[in-house]
Amino acid sequence: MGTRERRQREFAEREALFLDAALHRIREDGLLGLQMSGLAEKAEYAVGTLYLHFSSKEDLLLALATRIVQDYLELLRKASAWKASSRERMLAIAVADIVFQRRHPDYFRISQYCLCEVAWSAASETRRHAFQQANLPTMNIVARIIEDACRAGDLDAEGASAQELAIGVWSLCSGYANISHAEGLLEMFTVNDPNTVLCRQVQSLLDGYGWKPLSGPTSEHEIKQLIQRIGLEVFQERCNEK
Amino acid sequence: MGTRERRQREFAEREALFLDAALHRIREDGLLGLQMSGLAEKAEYAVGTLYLHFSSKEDLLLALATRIVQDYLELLRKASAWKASSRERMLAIAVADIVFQRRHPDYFRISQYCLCEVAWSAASETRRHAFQQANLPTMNIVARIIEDACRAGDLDAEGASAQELAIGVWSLCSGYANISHAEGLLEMFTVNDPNTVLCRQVQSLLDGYGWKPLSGPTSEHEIKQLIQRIGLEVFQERCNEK
DNA sequence: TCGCTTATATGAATACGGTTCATACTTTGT
DNA sequence: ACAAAGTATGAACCGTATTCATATAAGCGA
Repeated sequence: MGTRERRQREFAEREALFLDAALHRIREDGLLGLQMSGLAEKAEYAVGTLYLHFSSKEDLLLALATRIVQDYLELLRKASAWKASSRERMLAIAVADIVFQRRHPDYFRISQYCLCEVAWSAASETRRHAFQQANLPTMNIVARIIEDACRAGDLDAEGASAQELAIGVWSLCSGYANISHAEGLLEMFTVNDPNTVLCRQVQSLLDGYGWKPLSGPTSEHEIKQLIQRIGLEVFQERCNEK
Repeated sequence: MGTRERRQREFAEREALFLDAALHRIREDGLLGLQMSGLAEKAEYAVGTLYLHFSSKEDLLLALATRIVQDYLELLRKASAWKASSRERMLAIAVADIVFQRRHPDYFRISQYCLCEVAWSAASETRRHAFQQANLPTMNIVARIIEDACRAGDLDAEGASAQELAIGVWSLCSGYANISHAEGLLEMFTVNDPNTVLCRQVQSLLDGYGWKPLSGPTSEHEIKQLIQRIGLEVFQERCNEK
């Protein structure tokens, strides 16, 4: 009989419940305010039960991050599957980043914390591995678009592997997110809408790779409109500047 | 009489002593292993004395980060003062990054932690401000090189401010550092020496800005040699691949 | 349906390390 | 030499993550 399977399912459901509750608490009180006892209470279970699922607080947070990454992947897949030129699909990747940040405004802070040595080493090996596995496709999706571009003749990688270029784009996006969140510096300098700035930077990087530029638009305004259009068409979401 | 001044100087010296000791402990036991009581003991002072200097553990770490940034600035200044074309000086900035990472292999982990919401909000306002002030020149040095390039006709920024472009380069460098340290992903993909990859990425980004390319070398090998040369000439340091 | 065994849940008790603050000591000024 | 002001000290405190002895429930054969 399927009693074992049901057990497992119920266990998984409870885990999801805990993660939901954790996200709620983080939204309300910030990462700093998250307490295991309070979380257990909110979820109407005992603290010990929480620890049947997660080996530590950091383990829980990493599990949460891993779950959220699934959503990011979903967006990337949509961008990747979009019927458009390789260059346009690359821009869609940047837009996916923007949409993701809008949908999961807490993800950045959570993952930033989880990736710190202190937190990372406090999570279980299993959890760490799961997180890395969840992130791997990210890179591969981008790499595949790059390979497409090479095949289509839009891009000559000149000895650099697709993955290497993907890492560059990824570095730029994640570094930008880092800076714009953490330091107050961005506000001191930037005049333009941060999202537009990121997209322009990505465009520049792609140009620098020698990628055949977008056929249509090049002006500031046209790019903005294209971003809006991608937001609606590919992700069914408005991408207005904030 | 200068008794007040001496006092202040002694106080500052002791603070430096604490920071030195902290760095040593971190080198030995990792960030995770750093304990206030142990640190005080190592420095041969009481815990309470430590707290006369730092309002919390995180405050101490941020102070440490701030101090290390001074060294980074020193490197950037050298790069900036180098008698070379704007484009070469920009490459020197990337090399400065590499040299810095080599000299302060712990800085990344420390600052990564300090910038986390959890740690950031646990540091004193004063300390946070000092950190931001210490970082500000970073951006300005890069921005100044970009302005030079525009003035020299090597670059047409097309409406983007120098700061905006500086942020792009910075994002790329810091994002790359982030990825290469934190995730094990880089090792899974990259074939080339990580430093070379970073430099190439920066080159691509600059190319993408429409920056007049390096006059001499373009091949993989020549760029590597140039990096070596900059390391020795500008920073008096070998930049071999590890 | 009733015991018996095994699996699961519980939350009071523990452990740990950052932080405080009453006390002791040192310096300064008269 | 003595009092006042300024510093340094480290044992005690406190908050919170984590554990684990105990209670509860589920499974199962008779």
